[in-house]
Amino acid sequence: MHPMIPPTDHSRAIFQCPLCSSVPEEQRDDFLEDLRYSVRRYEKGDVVVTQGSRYESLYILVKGEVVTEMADEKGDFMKVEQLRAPNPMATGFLFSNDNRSPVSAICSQPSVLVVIPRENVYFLMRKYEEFMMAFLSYISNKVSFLSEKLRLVSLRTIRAKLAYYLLKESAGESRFLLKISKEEMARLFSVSRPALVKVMMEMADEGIIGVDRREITIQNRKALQSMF
Amino acid sequence: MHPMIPPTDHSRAIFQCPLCSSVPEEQRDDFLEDLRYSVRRYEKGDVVVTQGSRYESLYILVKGEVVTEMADEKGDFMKVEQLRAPNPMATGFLFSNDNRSPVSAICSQPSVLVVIPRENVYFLMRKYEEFMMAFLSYISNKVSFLSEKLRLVSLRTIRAKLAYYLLKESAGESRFLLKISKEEMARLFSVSRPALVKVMMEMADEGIIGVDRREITIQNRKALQSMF
DNA sequence: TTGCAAACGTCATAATTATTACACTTTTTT
DNA sequence: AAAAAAGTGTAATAATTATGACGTTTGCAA
Repeated sequence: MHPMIPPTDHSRAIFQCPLCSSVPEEQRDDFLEDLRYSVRRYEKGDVVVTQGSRYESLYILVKGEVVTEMADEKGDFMKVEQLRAPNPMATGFLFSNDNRSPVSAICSQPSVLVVIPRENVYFLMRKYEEFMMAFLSYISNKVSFLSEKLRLVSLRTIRAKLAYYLLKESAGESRFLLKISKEEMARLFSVSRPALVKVMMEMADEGIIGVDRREITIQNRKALQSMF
Repeated sequence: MHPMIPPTDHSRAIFQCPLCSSVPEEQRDDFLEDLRYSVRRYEKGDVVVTQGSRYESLYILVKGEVVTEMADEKGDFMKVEQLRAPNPMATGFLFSNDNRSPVSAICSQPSVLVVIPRENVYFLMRKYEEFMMAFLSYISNKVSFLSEKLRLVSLRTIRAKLAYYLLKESAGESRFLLKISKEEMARLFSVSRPALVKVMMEMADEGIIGVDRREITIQNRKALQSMF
């Protein structure tokens, strides 16, 4: 089902993922020597991790694509996230006290995963400083990202969310392009698209911003700043 | 302002914080030998970290209390979090790519902090495996916590949030006590308290749950499960 | 070029939630 | 024991948002 495959096959591929790319060229052979791993291949639709099961290993997706879904307990599924190779999976859970996965991970493409036992990860982190630092950065960045998103979603009104988001995205510029569609924005904010557009147009009517499809002009930065 | 203080003073106190408590007794003297740190004392109202400044060190609060606030850019402040000794501060940001603090940290009590440079933290993690593991757990737990909270807040209606929250809190039991007040619940959900109570009472009227102040009885688990 | 799908802006109506205020109970402080 | 504070349940009204639908524009593929 999940046959062991000679090191030459996929182990080198892990150096393309952001966790391992930090390991210097000259240490990579040593790193591979110290690496204990198995390679697993999945077809489209195969289940990699079941909701509720425990993470005892680090999973690195070296090829393919995985989506994580949450069962609604009533049978329906909700897509949570999409992950493309090369990337590590669920780094946040491998070391947490309750390391049961809150989601199921399912391949949306034929995929290849490199699986490294937790103990081996500890070992590698202690021996390869760059690996440890990359790992810490990776998890820390996730904390930052989640904190940011949480702050956004926690704002009560669409107006506040929108003001906060636009100020962030503007990066100080007075004219910029939205990176995502209004539909995606609405999903990001957890609100409906018509409601989002309505609020946006209200702000435009008030002369606070200019809206032309993806192009946003900030006309009154102070007003935006006072909205959250 | 922040005088160096002999090791005997507060360095031992760090072993009470969850990051360092994992270091075995017999290694603690060595650990202190390897530790590079300074001790800072603050009065009530003193600012420990300014919004926007960079984290270059690990801060461990060994005595007192710190609140983090976010400036609303219009001058007002919003309380974000409260932190009591003994605990580490902002572990999520020390290692992230953008390590600027999104909040200001201000002492609400006279406090003592042990400050450890990032480089020294790296060194300690590599030398003391338990410390490294504790650190990883700490950050990972934060990821889990934030993910959880994000999922909760992202649910659209109060009904959905409440159902989700009650199922989590019930832990399978049909009768349990809420750990926080309705007011705190409302804040956690980012909704108003009357609205929360109203929805709660509606669910009680429908015979799905029983509510008597903090005491909750789950009468129809399936109905709750189908609400989000 | 045409045709099509996605994204966009808009609207009326229904549903949900916020706001503000009040009475009551429980817990804590004095 | 009395007073103060915190927590609880309720209600009317206002504000916000969701829903579902529609026509238009844009970008892309055939």
